[in-house]
Amino acid sequence: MGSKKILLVEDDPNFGVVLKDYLALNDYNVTHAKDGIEGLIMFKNNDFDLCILDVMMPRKDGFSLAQDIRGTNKEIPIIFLTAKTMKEDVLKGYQVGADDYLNKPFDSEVLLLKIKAILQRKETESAQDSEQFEFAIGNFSFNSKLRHLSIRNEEPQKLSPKESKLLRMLALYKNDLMPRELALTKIWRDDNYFTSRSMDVYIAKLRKYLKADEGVEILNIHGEGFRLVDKS
Amino acid sequence: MGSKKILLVEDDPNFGVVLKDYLALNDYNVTHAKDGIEGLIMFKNNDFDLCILDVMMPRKDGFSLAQDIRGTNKEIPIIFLTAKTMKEDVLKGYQVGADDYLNKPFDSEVLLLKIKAILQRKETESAQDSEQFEFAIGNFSFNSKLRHLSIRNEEPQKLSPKESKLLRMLALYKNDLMPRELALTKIWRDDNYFTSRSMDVYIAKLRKYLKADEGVEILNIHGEGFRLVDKS
DNA sequence: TGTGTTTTTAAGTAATTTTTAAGAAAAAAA
DNA sequence: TTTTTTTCTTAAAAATTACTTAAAAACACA
Repeated sequence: MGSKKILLVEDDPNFGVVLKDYLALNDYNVTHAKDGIEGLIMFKNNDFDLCILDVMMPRKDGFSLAQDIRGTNKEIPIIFLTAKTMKEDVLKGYQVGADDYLNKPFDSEVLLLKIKAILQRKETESAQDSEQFEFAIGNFSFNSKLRHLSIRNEEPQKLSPKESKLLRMLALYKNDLMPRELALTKIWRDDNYFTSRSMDVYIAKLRKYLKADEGVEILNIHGEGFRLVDKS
Repeated sequence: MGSKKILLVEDDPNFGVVLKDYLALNDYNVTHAKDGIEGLIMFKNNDFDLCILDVMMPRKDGFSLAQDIRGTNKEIPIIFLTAKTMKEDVLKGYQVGADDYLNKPFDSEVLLLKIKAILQRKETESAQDSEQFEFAIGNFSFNSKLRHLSIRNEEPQKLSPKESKLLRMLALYKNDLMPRELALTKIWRDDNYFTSRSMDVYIAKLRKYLKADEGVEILNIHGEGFRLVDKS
């Protein structure tokens, strides 16, 4: 499947180089940035599978960098390297959405295992998502393969292909923002004025179907996208 | 087709009973074991279709039980119930061959959907490239080798080779989507405009034959394929 | 070779799905 | 506030896909 790309941000030059070589030796494609600022630039110019961030760094610390990274990518796994057992660090790390953390000095074997575990988990998770076709949305159950939106024992509402794809994408992001651009590029294969208008029409159609349950609605987040909220 | 048998292994007595009743209410035949040891004994003395295992249990935890279960049956679907954020659990679960996992507390609707999806997947999977040639479709019995579609004691309707192959494929995917493309590539060996028109003609022929039973019909899923529904 | 069976092609119709359009409403920016 | 941008709603036009029937072509077999 091609070796995974890792962004390593570590200001200690000696340690950084050793760690990079060690990971490279284990078949990872590692890019090494020497501080947070450089790390952010590299992150934006590449497509990484995982980030390893030192917490204590000059110019921009690991947490601040993590926040910026999350700004562009909510999915990418992040591992923090913290000094000693800084409880606060750990806590703060999880708030930013750390997938794991390691106290320096750490066992390099353990780091390898954690990397492997996290990457594998992400893979099965995303595979899961890409195959899921049954959803619970309020009182509805929705089957995106049969394109049926059913409520209780009533006759299911049939959906058109695009209606179904769009609702599925909203359901995958249930209660969270589903970016407009994502649906347009994935479902309409193009993001322009007309496809965007077309999508609006489909949102209107879905809203009509979903009226049958008060606790379910599609909210617009101006300029960003839509949010399927399910209060149940 | 008779209700599916589920083995539920959960040590929390309150939660276990509630969950058992909920599943029973949804037409599953549930057996409830109170720990891993009891679960294994019950598993060996019965013939279940699916297992739902709590991970954290006294005497024998869910993973250990899963390993023992896999020792006797490599096919049976297993769903794990894990405590909230135990990411390691998830990973370990997949290593043992989990079909899915749910974090407690979970949405019971979601559990139902997952059970349904997993059981259905197993069914179609095993049906897939099977040598099966006898099918029950509503009041019909269909033998794809003899190309006979019979109802009651009446003289069987003889089918042409293509009619028989197509009906067999629909029957393998009974009540589920049979993708147009699949039939075209497997039966017609080519997927183009003309083979697609040809297939339409065959669908029309099959529909005529199947009219003899009201509870059976071939529905079109626009742009996707056909679904042989059997309400009986 | 002829005959019955099976399969493909054709053509017109029907149904479904998607896009486009245009005015009104709402939200954000100036 | 006024202006600009984005979203909502409805309806009609355009495009795609499916259905029906029948005739032509291909095939199988005596």
